[in-house]
Amino acid sequence: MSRKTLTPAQRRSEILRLLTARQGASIEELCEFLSASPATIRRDLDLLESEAPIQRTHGGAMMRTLRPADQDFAQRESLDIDEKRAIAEKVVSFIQPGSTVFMNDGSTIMAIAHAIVAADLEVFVATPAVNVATRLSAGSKVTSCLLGGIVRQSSLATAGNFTAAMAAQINADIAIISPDGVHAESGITFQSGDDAALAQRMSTQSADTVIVAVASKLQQRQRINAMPLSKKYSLVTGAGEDRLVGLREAGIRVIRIGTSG
Amino acid sequence: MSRKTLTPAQRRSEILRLLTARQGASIEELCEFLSASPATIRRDLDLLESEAPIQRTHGGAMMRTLRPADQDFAQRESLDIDEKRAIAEKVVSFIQPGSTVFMNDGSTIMAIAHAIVAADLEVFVATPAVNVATRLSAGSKVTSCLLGGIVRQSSLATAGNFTAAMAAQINADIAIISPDGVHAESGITFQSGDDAALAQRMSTQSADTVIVAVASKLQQRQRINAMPLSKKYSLVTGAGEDRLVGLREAGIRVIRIGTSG
DNA sequence: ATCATTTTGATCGTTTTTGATTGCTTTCAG
DNA sequence: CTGAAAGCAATCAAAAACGATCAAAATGAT
Repeated sequence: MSRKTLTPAQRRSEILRLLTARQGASIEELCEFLSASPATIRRDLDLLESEAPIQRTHGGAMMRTLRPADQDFAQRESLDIDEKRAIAEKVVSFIQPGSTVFMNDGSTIMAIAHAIVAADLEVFVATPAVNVATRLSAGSKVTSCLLGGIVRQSSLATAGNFTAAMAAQINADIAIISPDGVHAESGITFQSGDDAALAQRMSTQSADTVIVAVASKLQQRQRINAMPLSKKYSLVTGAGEDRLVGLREAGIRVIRIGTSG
Repeated sequence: MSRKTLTPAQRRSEILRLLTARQGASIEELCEFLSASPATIRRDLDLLESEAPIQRTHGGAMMRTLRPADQDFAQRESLDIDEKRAIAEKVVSFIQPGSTVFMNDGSTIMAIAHAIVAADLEVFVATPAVNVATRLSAGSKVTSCLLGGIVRQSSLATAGNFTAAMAAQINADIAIISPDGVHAESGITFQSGDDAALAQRMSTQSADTVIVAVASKLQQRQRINAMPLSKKYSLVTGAGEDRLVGLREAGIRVIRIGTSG
């Protein structure tokens, strides 16, 4: 693909495409992908910043968030970004084209949304996360179904009875769930009862359930238990073995992925 | 394939075909493919630029594709901005604190969302518009309820059976509806059947119904009829009397607001 | 075949683009 | 708080692309 030498305009267009697909990228990544020098990429980004909705950052650039309200949200997104991306790529490989997918919300789920768009998968996705749903519906083959309900400003997702009731009407092939904590004794846990109930419902109405969690979520026990650790679930994480003690034994199938590029 | 010599016209046509197929190409590539010299290709591109949707760039040419999504959306938001603001302020004065409000989607509705936040109203708002729901939930007293459903990327709103079913569960004090067209004979009309059905539902499940429309929507008849013009509805618009002919007579209560400060 | 016209490819001076170099600033770990 | 490391802007020379010009080649009409 990136064999030939592109014209400057094509390169800039490609940068824009990459930034949109992944919400952001480092200069290093762009250099490698477009086989250009950092100086050139920097010049391109400077130029694009003035005529496209992107924002230069240290070491790269990201899509300009429409509203300043999303500021700290974007910050959270960049935490453990490499691990989340690695998890996302793995999870996407589990998704069959044409299937129906449940996803809850969170920055790891958002990373999966980006990966789905990048992979150009044709799927039906139901989610309570506003940002995930809009991301998926923007110029992709995904049919994105937003579960209705009360919008919580903290997470940009819906919650409550409406959300659960609507989820109850949908049957899926796979549920992808990012919990707040994974604990050897308590299993999959959440901070909010609504989130826990929704996760439970999504899981029972899907043929398969995949739990995704960055290392820092493991061995954490939050307020509400949603599901026990069971052989029916797969846990995809980038954590090292030291953070996994007791989890396998408690019954869950663990899929570790390497975070180093 | 590798014809000996093409006529100039054939060559230009071929260039256009290549550019369309690949979205853009470098002069070097075109030279090789069409076995012509750079000078010739350049002349061709110069000529084509004036009579085809292509754009010359350094080193080649690209298809001239107007950015589809974000540009025209942002553009629409700033269209008739003064009238929309004036309408919004008027409409907000109708909303009782503590009441339940239905709103559909559109840039006029978005203006109303801004006004509600500015007025610091404490209300419950149900809407299919993602941007409206998130705007309302961000740091305000509003409880914002997003109607679930399939996300349409064009309007950033949900639509379909899920949306209607969820709206059917909610009873409101006031429905604020921005239609695609208001016509003396056909009444309130929409481009999409889903939108029309939702508007209908919102209206019947509310004690009051307010139609908002900028001047350019008046006297327009779109594909689908939603509701007739009735005394039960109020139309808030900034249009002059010339655009209102026949509407009052058809039965709707018209509230004109001045657009000048 | 001859002449006028168009098209083409080459040349050359100018402009744009590019990647390396050089100090300066930001970031982050200790 | 300090120092190393990474990122950055500025500068510069080489390379690539450009536009203009012109003569050769192709085309078409007489």
